[in-house]
Amino acid sequence: MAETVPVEPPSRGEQTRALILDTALRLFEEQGYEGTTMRAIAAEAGVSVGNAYYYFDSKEQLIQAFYGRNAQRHVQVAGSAMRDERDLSSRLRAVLRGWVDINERYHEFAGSFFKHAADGRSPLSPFSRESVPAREAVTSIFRDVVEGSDAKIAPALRAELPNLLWLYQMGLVLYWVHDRSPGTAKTYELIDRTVPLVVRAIALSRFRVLRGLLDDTLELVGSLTGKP
Amino acid sequence: MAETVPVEPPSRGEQTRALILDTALRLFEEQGYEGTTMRAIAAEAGVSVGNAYYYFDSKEQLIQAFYGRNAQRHVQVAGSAMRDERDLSSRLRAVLRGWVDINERYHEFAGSFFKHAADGRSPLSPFSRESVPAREAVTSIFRDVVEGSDAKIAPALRAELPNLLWLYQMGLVLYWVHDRSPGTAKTYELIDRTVPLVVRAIALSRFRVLRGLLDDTLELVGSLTGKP
DNA sequence: CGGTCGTATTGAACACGTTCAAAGGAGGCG
DNA sequence: CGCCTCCTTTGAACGTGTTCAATACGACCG
Repeated sequence: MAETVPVEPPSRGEQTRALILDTALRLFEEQGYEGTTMRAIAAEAGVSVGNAYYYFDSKEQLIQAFYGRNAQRHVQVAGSAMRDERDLSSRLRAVLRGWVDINERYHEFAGSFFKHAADGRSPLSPFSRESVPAREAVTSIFRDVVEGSDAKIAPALRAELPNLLWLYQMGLVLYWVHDRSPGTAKTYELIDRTVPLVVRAIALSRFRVLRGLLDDTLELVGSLTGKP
Repeated sequence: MAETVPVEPPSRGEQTRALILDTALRLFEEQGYEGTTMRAIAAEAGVSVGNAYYYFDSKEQLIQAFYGRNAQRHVQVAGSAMRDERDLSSRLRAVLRGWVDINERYHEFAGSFFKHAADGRSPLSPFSRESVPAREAVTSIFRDVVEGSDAKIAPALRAELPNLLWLYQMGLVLYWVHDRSPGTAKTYELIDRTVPLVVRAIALSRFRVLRGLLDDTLELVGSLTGKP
C-alpha cells in the first residue's frame, strides 16, 4: 500500500485526458449537463470532438468522473466534520448534511445525472460493478460513523450497518433530487428528522422482540450484498 | 362514477393517436426502447414522423402510456389474485409477484425506462405531478391488499400502510431492474423472503416499545406525502 | 538520416430526437 | 358553389451524441 512507485511524468495522452475532463466538469457546472455539448467541450479544450471520444467512451462516462470527484470530497468533509464528535446522531447528521452541502451547486443538473443510477445496464449505476470502488469509499465513511461513535450496537448489526446506512443515504439522495424547495431546505429538514428515528431504531435492535426479525433481515441483506 | 356519458365515435385524430401508440408499444416490445426509432414507429404506422409528434410531445411520453397500460393490467391481475385469499402475506405476495409476471417480458428494456424515474424534472418520475393518477391507482391496490385481509393493524398505521407498501414495491422494482438472474428468479426469491419480514414488522407495530418510533415515523411520512 | 510502428488527433459523416413552416383535408356558412 | 376556419399531416431541416477511416505525431531502431 505504501510502496514507493517511481513517479512518471504524465504522458501526453494523460495530459489531454485531464484537460478534456476538467473542461467538461467546468462546463457542466456552468451550463448543466444537457446544456453542454460534446462539441462545446472539445472546442473549449482546444481539441477535436473525435479526440474527446478517444479518451471517453461516451458523454455519460464524463459523469462517472464527476461522481468520483464528489465522492472524494465527501470523504474529506465527512472526516473533518466527525473529528470531535462521538455522538452517533451528530456524526450521522454531519455526514449526511455534508453530502448535501457539497452537491448543492449541482442540484439543478444532478437529476439528469442520477437518473442513470436506476438503469440496470448502465455502468453509472451505483449498483454496477464499475461503481464498486466508489461505493466502498462511501460505505467506509459510514463504517467510520459507526465505529467512531460511542453507541452500543449489537455486533451482528454493527457489521452490516454501514451498508444499510449507505442505502439510507441513497433514499435521501432520491428525495433530494426531487426536492425543489429553496436551498433544498426540505432535504435538510428530512435529514434532521430521520436521523433521530434511525438512531432510535438502531438502539431498539437490542430488544428481545425484535431480535428474530432483525437477524432474519440481516441474513437477507448479507446474502444480497454477498453475491448479487 | 357510473354516469351514462354519450359515447362519441372516436374522431379521426383519436384513431391516429391510438394507431401510433399501439405501433410504438408493439415495436418497444419487439426491439426495445432504444432500438425503436421515431422514424420506425411512424413508418410502421404509415404516418409521418411529424404526425407522431403532433400527438406525443416526445418519445418519453410514449413510455408514459406504456407505464399506464401496465399499471392497469396490474390492477386487474391483482384483483383476481386476491379474490379468495384473506391472509395478508399471501395477498401481498400475490400482488408483488403479479407485477413481476406482467413486466417480465419488458425486463430487458425496462432499465432504459425506469431510469427516468430518478429524474426529478421528468414527468415520467413516479413522484411527479403527472404520475399522481397512476400512483394512486397502484396505491389503491395496496389499500385493497390491507383492507381485504384479516390482519389486525393499528389504525394509525393502517391509513398510511398503502403508501409504505407502494414504496416497498418501488424498492423491489429497483432490485428487479438490476436483476440479471434467469427469469428474474432472484427477484421472486426476494419477494418471498421479504414479504414475511414486512408482515412481521407490521404485526410488531402493536408492541409498546415501538409505538413512539412508529408514531413519529408515521407523522413524518404523512407530512411528506401531504405537501411535497 | 530514413523507416517503422504504436499512439494521438482530426473532421466529415451517420442516425437519432425534435421542430416548424407549409400544405392538406373536412365541415360550416353565405 | 366559394370561402373560411380549425384540425390534421407532411417532410425537410436543425442540433445532438457518436463513429471511423485517414492523417499526424513521436519515439525508437538500423
